[in-house]
Amino acid sequence: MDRLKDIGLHLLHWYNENKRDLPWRKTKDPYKIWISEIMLQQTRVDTVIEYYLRFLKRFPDVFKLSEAREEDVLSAWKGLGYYTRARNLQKAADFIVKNHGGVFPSTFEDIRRLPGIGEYTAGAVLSIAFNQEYPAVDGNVLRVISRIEGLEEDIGKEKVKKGIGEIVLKMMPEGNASDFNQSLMELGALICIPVNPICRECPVNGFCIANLTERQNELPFKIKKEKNTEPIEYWVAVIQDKHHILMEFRSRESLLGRMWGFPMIEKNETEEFEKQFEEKYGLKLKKKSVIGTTKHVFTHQVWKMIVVRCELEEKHSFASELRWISEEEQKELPIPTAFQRVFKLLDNENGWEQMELET
DNA sequence: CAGACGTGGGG
DNA sequence: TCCCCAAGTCT
Repeated sequence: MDRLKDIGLHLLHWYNENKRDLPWRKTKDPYKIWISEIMLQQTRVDTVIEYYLRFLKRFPDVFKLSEAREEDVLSAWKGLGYYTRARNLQKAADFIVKNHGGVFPSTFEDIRRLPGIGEYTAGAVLSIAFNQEYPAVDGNVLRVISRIEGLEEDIGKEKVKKGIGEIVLKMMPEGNASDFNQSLMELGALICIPVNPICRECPVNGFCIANLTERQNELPFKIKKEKNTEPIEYWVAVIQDKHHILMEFRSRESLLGRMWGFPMIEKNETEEFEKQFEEKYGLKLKKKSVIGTTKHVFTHQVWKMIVVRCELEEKHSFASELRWISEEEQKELPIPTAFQRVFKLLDNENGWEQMELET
């Protein structure tokens, strides 16, 4: 008897009985599987579902995606985060159209070469869409296999990931790469969850070293990263005329680069508000009132945004990355969540006024 | 290899 | 409120 193969069979059977009904499980179209896999990177299933459906309606195949304006792709992505994913998606679509005649490649090497596709995603697309026997080692799989095998090594190490991939291949029931890989991830999502896994309901609890030795909360071993930095404080300028608001197309190098935000400068003890806005944007501003503050937490930094209503001093020209934006445009443009928060503040402000009128 | 890169949900 | 995380990739 082969322990690893036994485990594989149990997982596959469990998956067939317990898998969730997710939109990307209704298709084998590699294009759609690919879109789902990219969206699911570091992102929750519940969040992805609506984006996935909307994205495919808008870009139903690789040609449509390839032809689209980058701004429209980003707009479909806004709020999902990690916006490089959206740009790479389009670059890859372009490449597939130009070099593969629009047919999604079906070898590991060709898929792995596409921008935005790493070791995990290549294995996922190849196994899920083409049922080829490659491992797809994501965070779930690292956790599930570490626990089953009682692995003590740091799962952040490339060597460990490779080793876990090999174990996955040994478990994989013949001819079932697609369902088996998904079964590992599904188990990790539903049962073998990071904290307090539900071992009682696990189909392989009898095989699982972590469960048998009651170490399910100690595994997998992961080196903790440094966390919460001090917030960086910004002055954020809200400059409105009758029906427009002045927004900035952010520079390529900046965080949230090549998307739309508000003119803003880092709060600085030595330099004045007015001087900084003039130097950076050519904007002559008069500070009117503080609308409020809002915080946005990124993985690696925190913004504290002090939102200030400003008036333009006089008619003058300003930096070309600034543009008057109408309300309709506001809905279409790729404006990330960090700046949607500012609109929220403005809405609240109006809401307060209305409440005051009513009472 | 470590750090950049978003966001929202749950304990 | 705070902290951790979730189907990673690129540099």
